[in-house]
Amino acid sequence: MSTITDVARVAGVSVATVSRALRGLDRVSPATRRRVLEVAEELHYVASPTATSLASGRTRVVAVVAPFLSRWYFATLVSAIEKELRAHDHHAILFDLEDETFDSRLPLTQNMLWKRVDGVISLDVAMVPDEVELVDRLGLPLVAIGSPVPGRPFVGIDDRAAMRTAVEHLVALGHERIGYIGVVPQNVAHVRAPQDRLASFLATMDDRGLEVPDGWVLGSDWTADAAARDCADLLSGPDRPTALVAASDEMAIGVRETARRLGLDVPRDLSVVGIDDFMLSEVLGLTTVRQDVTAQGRAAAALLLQALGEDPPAAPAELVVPTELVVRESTAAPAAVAPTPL
Amino acid sequence: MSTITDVARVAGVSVATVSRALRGLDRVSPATRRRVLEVAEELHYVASPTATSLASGRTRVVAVVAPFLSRWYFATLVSAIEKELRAHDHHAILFDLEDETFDSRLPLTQNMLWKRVDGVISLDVAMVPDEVELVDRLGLPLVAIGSPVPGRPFVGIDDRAAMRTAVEHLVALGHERIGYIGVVPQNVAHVRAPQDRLASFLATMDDRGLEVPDGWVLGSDWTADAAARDCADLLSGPDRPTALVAASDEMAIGVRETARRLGLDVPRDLSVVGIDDFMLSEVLGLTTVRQDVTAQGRAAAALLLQALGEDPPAAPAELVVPTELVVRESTAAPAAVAPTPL
DNA sequence: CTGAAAGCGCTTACAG
DNA sequence: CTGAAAGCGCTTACAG
Repeated sequence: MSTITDVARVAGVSVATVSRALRGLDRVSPATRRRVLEVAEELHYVASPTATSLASGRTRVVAVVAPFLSRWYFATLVSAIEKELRAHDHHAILFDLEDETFDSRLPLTQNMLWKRVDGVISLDVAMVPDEVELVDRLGLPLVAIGSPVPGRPFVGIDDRAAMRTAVEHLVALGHERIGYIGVVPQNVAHVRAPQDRLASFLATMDDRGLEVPDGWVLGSDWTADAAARDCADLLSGPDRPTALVAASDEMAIGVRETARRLGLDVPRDLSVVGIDDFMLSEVLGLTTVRQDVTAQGRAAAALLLQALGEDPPAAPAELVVPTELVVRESTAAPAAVAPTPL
Repeated sequence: MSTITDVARVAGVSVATVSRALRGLDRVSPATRRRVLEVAEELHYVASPTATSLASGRTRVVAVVAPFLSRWYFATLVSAIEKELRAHDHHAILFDLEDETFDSRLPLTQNMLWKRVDGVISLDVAMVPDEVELVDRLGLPLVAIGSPVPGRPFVGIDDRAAMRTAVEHLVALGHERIGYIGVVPQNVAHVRAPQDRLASFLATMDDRGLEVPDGWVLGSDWTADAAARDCADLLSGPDRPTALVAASDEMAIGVRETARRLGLDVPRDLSVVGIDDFMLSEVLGLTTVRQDVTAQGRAAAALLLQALGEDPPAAPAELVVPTELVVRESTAAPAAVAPTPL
């Protein structure tokens, strides 16, 4: 493969001129620019990104860090980010911080970032002070999705509002006996949504003057499998809720399945609502509060690109993407209020 | 941040010595190595990857290319690959080749690869000759997952065997009226599994002397949503199969849902089987032929690392990961053979 | 065992 | 508008 020196030689100019011509800088005569372009084409010249990076100090790659990578929400974000970056001649390098255990994650290190990336996009990772300081020390712009980092651009949804929408949908249908699934252990401090959604559930119930009995607020690791198990006791007992709100659609799917196995009809005997509008929610007829994950990924990438650009904005943007209730077949009035709605 | 020159200065040695000491090369006295390590630690020195790359010619990053990124299979692969690479001090850069339309993808270009990566892992992308030649010309090792590239290391499952297992499971249960969903348009030549699975379905049915009526082999774009729609006509007609095999679990889930909506009991009125053991297959009780996607990703990364290592293997490895029938609740003997199995 | 020097392939003031 | 030269921060023979 040819280098800038080859191009300079056959075009009969200096490497400096080739560099300028190829990058579209001014102060190159149209004629020599044309010539250089021609020769570069001929030789299939592509600048070495590593040499360019060393000389310019910019890598044109951004770190995408996430606590999990294989889950729908994260994979969707990554896909959107990668496309937006590539459209602007940047690239995404991945850091999956997932640990063996659900309740911890790997730390962000200098090794991952230093001279390797121009910026970082964090996907719902609640950064600890040391990590924020590291990113600062390295002078890297950071944009956060999902879990905000104080003082940095943020893209996400209003988790509290989303949860409130879900609960109020049930209340409007006439439900008063409502349970919750998606509580996460205290030490899972590295993602924020679980905390906000739970807090909002409790607050909304309280606002409505609705009691939440002991044992109706269930823990889960946010997978469908676990949720299916975690709600089994509550749903098989005699004193069960008429509706269960899940902090995510994947959990809602697990709940719905367990209900069916126990012989409960959804929604007649149990209403189920989630948050996300997960890939399978539509086909499964799940009522949910939709968030547009692709839009969030794209917006975050655009913000980072902007921070990397000519005139970065002074104040950090805060983009709260709206959510929307999507009513499908997993919710209905409770049987007591409207007997046998089917 | 400090450079190798800083470390050399305060350690009182040359940069060459620092370089050797830090990389663990021999021909450095234990004493000076210790000293260099100390100073490097003190100064929080981390070598600039871009400078190292330019000097050494190796980037320690590998390109991961995929026709989609947000789907379960691909996201799971990416996660496994990234972890394996990072454990060996390498990194993954992503290329999502997804196009606007389902039936095409973006091409792999020199821009993506040249001097940017040391090798490439392709996730089920059936490469065209131009792309293979490009990778060759750039001297990059390539390992393929899912769709083999002739002469290159390959990791995947035996798609034909997997499909045969699914079909024979149904036949063993007594099914004779079996349909198929997952045919893809002719021009979708960039992924291989659809072709192999269809061919194997047809071949197995033929082996068993079973007819496949016109209209019982259905097209779909391999999403659950589409599959749910695509099978609706067949399942609502009077002359319908007793079992449907889906080329993927996601489609199987769509089929199962449509069947239920039409008032058909699964498995009593319709057996459904898929391939994958998708994230939600267990909780949904779907019978499937399981493949271990994480193992495939990890193995592919290991093979690439090996190709990048000291003594790369002469012959390209071919790793066919076994698949396994997992019988759950979506399949049973057809009603005619064993009436009302529930 | 250690250092001086060339080289990796670009970009970027600085002259002209 | 164009070129010569320094510099980005490492690695790698080559001497010693």
